[in-house]
Amino acid sequence: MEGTPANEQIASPRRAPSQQRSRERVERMLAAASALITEQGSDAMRMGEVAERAGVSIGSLYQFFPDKRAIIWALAERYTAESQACISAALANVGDAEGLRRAFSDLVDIYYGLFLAEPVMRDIWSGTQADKALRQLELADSRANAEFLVAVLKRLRPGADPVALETTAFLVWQMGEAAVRLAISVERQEGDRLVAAYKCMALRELLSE
Amino acid sequence: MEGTPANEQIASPRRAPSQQRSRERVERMLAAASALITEQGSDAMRMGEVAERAGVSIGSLYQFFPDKRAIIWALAERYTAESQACISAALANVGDAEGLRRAFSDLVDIYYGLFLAEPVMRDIWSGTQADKALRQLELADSRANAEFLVAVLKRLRPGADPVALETTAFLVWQMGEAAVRLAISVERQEGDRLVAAYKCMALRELLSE
DNA sequence: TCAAAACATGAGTAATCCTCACATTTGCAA
DNA sequence: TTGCAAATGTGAGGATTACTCATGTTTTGA
Repeated sequence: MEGTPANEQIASPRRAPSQQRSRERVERMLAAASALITEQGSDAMRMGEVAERAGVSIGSLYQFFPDKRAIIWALAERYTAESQACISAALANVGDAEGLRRAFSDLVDIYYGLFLAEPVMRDIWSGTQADKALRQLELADSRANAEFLVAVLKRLRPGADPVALETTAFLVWQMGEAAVRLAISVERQEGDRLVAAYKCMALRELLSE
Repeated sequence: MEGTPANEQIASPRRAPSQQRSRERVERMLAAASALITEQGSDAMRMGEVAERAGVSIGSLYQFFPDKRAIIWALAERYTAESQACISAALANVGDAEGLRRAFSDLVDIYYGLFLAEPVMRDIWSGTQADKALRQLELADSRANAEFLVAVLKRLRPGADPVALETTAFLVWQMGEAAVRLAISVERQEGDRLVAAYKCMALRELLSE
């Protein structure tokens, strides 16, 4: 009868915690979810277990998160907000080619390190492709980050075609995320080589032309 | 007395159809699964529905496929086998830089076209990141395809470091898959631009150095 | 010819997401 | 303080769905 027509769009908002008590409980729910994802992966994370570990009832959980994906979404949003600030800061003051080279290289290292160190992030973003809503969040995030790159490129190459710059920046950024995801899913040593090769390839694209 | 304490890791084999009758039924099951994935996506595909549409009982379905992922895996294997042959043929006779440029460009176009035209493939591979077993299949496939590239590169640059060539080829190949997946998840026009930009970037990497 | 192996069936099991009717707590105006 | 509406909390149970198994039917091969 009810199709759940595969086209689930985005998580609908349910209720925002307005009192101190509920705000703390929501924090506990997120912490519990994060811990469980770290231990078992988001797929194996059970809503009942999240509630139990947070010390709340299953009903309370659903009071603030309309469904399972909404919790994962909430965690993902935190990470993106955090990293966005970091990226913006790193690229803001780039003035020449050498500066871009250094800033970009650092950024990739930071990103790679983050994925290596943060199981939750790794897990969430590796499921990203399968989830329409998360995929959209990632794309939007990627576009926003690419904009910072575009700004730098425009400064370095004032005469270039803006559309081409947008395309290049977006592609390079997405390739970077793909490269890091690839790198963490193989042996550490090969991963390091792949990331280094990506850097080289991306910088050649960004600095030439 | 049912022990079978075997390690169940990946999709365990259940039973291979040995009679004509069952072979035809398995074909129908795969066809039904493929159709349902096309219509609704692999996530929304229900095992009961697959059985019904194939005109078999749910029990028969599980006779030949140990679980839901096994059907998807089986479909994925068909596509990879097909494309592997295609790639091997395209790269086998490349003898110079210009030949590589043309062959690689064609290959990317074919791959892009395949993803645009084949909803099942698109769906299966977009879920790939989330499924460990499928991810492994994809990585193995990617490595195999990269090998063809490595062979070409070794011919063009006999003196180069083999490990570096492996790394480059594997990275370029994975970037290509990521680029195509990105391209099909945005507007067609932007997708075309991204694929073109990828080609340019990849060829620069493959031909220089 | 006939027993064993392969194949087929579908009601039933277990696991899990999520709802809902009702209980409790909090903020705040009278 | 008191009263009450809104916010919050609860957990048994509804609904869905992947998967099992006891049992029946068809094919094979000696």
